[in-house]
Amino acid sequence: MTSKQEFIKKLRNSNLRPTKQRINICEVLFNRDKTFHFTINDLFNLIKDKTEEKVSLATVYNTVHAFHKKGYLKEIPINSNQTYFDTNVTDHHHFFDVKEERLIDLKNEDVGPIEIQKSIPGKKIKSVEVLVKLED
Amino acid sequence: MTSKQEFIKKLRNSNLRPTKQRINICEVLFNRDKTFHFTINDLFNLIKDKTEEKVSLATVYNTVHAFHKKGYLKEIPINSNQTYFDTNVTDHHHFFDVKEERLIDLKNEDVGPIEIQKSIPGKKIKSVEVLVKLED
DNA sequence: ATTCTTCTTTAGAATAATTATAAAAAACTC
DNA sequence: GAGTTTTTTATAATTATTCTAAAGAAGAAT
Repeated sequence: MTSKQEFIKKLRNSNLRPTKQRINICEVLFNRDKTFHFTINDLFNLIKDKTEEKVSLATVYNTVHAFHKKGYLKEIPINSNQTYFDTNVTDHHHFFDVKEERLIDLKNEDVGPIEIQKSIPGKKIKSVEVLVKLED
Repeated sequence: MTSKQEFIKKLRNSNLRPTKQRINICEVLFNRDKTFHFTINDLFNLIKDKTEEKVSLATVYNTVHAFHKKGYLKEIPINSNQTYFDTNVTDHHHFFDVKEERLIDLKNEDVGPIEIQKSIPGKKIKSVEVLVKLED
């Protein structure tokens, strides 16, 4: 199965028609070995470099949001001027090198189980994420 | 010792002259029993309500940033369109109710110790923060 | 294949948070 | 009080993100 078929499946699952532009976005997003941390701007620039045709910024935003909603991308909670996303959607944590503005994955084993001993009536836990900020 | 003296000390420590506006900001920020989670906009509106004189938005930004730099305020890492701050600068964690956009403190005992089993050469850990997102 | 309908793309405008600017005002020093 | 430095403030500039509406592409029906 070619990766293109995978991309089309992902797009269809996200209620998006498989267009040229969206498949190009998928190439840059998902055609990699390692997990990929990015901002919309990173992604936009990579697409400009790697592919022939242009994709508009609006399309990148739309597609990333649809993938995020569907669970093919994860949003990483850090305070930065830009929003970071991650292609690794499994439950895991991050280092954030503040100086270099760089994100590094932390495996669950690297952090150990986190037990939340408090609960809020009427609410349930959606996610538990650890952010470890690094300095020199 | 009046709280005003405390405010002046905090301002001086942050390399800020104690002006009327800054003391008003301090009143709203630090003159409370419980920890206070806020965005710049929250703070700006509260100042408008609680105090007679106006304080400009730019002054609120400047003062909050100086306090943050000095360690009198903590920035809370969540993905939101606005940046959240916390007057509780001790090491602690948060619930974030995504629907209501509300932050709730988690004591360290509510989470337990977090051991980071991985390290990055040349870098040391600055902070470890847990964000627990809540849904209905 | 052709037509028709619905979704997409796109450039540019609109919005919103934050930062920068520069002149008037207040704080500090002597 | 005179002179110097820092602040305040309104406003402009910047930046990330969202919105818009017209032109184009995809899918369905014939």
